[in-house]
Amino acid sequence: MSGSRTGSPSIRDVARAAGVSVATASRVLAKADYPVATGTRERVLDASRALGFVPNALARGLARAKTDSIGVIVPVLINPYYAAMVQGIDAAAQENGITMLLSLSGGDEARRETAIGEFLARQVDGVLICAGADDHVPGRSPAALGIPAVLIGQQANAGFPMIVTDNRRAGFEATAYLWGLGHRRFLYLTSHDAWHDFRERGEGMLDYLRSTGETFEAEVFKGLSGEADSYRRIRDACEEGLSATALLASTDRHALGAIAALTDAGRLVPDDVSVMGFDDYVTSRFVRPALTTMQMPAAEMGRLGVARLCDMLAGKAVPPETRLLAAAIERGSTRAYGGQ
Amino acid sequence: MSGSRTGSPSIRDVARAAGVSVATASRVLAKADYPVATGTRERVLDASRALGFVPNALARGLARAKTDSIGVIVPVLINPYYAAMVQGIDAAAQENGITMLLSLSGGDEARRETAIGEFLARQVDGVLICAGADDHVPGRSPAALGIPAVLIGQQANAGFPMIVTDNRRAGFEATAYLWGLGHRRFLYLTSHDAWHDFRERGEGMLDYLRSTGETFEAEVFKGLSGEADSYRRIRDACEEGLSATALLASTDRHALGAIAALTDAGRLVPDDVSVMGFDDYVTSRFVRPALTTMQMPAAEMGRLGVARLCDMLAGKAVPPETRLLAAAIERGSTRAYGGQ
DNA sequence: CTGAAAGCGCTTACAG
DNA sequence: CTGAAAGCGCTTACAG
Repeated sequence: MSGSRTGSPSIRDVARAAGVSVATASRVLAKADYPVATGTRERVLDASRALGFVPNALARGLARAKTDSIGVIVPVLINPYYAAMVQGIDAAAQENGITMLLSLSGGDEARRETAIGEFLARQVDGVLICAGADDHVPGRSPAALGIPAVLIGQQANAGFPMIVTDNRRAGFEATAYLWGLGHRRFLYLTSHDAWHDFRERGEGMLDYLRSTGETFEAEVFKGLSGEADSYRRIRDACEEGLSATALLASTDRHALGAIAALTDAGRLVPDDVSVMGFDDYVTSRFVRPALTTMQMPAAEMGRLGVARLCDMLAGKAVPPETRLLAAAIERGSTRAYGGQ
Repeated sequence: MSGSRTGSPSIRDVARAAGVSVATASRVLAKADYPVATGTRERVLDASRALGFVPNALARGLARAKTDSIGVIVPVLINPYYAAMVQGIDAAAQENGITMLLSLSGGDEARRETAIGEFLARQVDGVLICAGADDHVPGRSPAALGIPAVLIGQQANAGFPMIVTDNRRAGFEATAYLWGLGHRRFLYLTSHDAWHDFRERGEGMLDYLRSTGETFEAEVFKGLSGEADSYRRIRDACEEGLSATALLASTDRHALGAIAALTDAGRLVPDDVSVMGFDDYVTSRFVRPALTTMQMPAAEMGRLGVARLCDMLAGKAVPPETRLLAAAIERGSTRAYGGQ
């Protein structure tokens, strides 16, 4: 039935069945617009269909030096932010006929570099690196990499085109929203200053407060690695006397932990304290109080990353940095300051 | 520097630099245990390092008819259940030196089949299909596929090895837990009966209730597609008079929606009504009340799927079905029946 | 222990 | 519009 090792028909089988040369078969099968006599074209197509021909992408890639595939590196997937990002990447990739190779780094630089090496060996056309909050720049420069790459997410500039969300502005606007509600005493909950996204959100808060020219209080709790830390710290603060009436959390996780702590300490949210997060986790809207949050355009960042890669592959120039905006989603965990 | 098209050195360049044949270079570079003179080996290794040689996986795959890659299809990623599953797959793949090609189907059969075709063209060694609750069996039989494939998640048997969680038993045990708390009036919240996982969880509930030989009440609300539906239905039920004291939700999403509805309707959880979910979403534990739930071993299912694939590739026999168990995680949304 | 050569399944100038 | 041939970068019997 076929001379191939795998048992599946090769283009030679198709050519033979159609009574044409391999070259011609290749042209009708792979180049839709190549001029081929109508009759010839149909015989090839029929033969291909009859044999159930599946072109070998390995051979094709080898011959063309192009694989229509990209490598994607992401820290984790259980974080909804990255899950949404990869969904955006997948959607754009499918639209462009690109296959995605995915590797998780777990935030580990060594694993990230290993993955890049894997991708390079597999001859991907480009690489998309979704930066973890604490990731350092990739080990290879754009030149050393040799193929187009774009960074998605806040990170130190390393010469790669980047897709980021303007976190500073997001923090600025979240604070403006809370200020508009009458709040004057703020508390920002965050993890580490080395994590760009979170530091910038906090800076944005301060930017806004200072811009008002009025009196305010602003405190920052750092080093909170997640819900549990956030819970403990706020629980303690409640005992020691919490002065802030508005809590801005660097992520929804921190916000959820804070709300739990406040609730357990007998403080009502949003009646006594307003809480606002960042990210808009899917579940955040189905808890009570539903979480007011700044929605990060993660899926859109992913889509744009693929678009940039495609542009680069097409030889087009791309902007060194693209900034998207987060959107405030008002829900039940914030309300006008009642005065205490 | 090299005769290659891409500018990167090929094995020919390495061989030339080391003063050996391509065959020998290939042997030391690709087959660690092939007998080669120590001096020769070192010269090749040195040359490879000096040139920064990266073997072309396409050429290797073509020559070996093996690519050390697998194709993975998953409905979505923003559902934490699948996110965890893919993380498990990635971890096992990395441990086995396997690269993952990932494609999301969005629950669409056509996209799933297209993805399988893509994977086949790219000569993956095997395929992992993560079944969506409403997925039908793959369009190709194991024989038609031609390469090893395993199904992860409940689905109609199609002749592929399967990794599933015993949902019936999970429903059974969740109910036993609630029964032990003194509850006798149950309500099961679910979507569609065609969705194996959810139907079986409900059947497990009934199994347990009947097994007690005692009197009970059991109602089922079907057709709830997510939090919003769940919220509305429970909100209505509260107005019409909700008799159940224990709500078993087919997913954490449904549970969260139910809790929100109960809260908004002035019913306290767990004081008035106990609510239990399935899945253990990351965020479920940081809301108040923290959600009691049956934890699905999604990551483990993923890991096992890869393990089965590896066994099949090694020519070993694998069991047609592997059932894992869900674990009850007791938290704050359930409590002993107070008697009303 | 090593090499020459064929082959994996495509694509693409080059000729006609 | 079509074909013969070289080439993509590896691996692997087959000889020695």
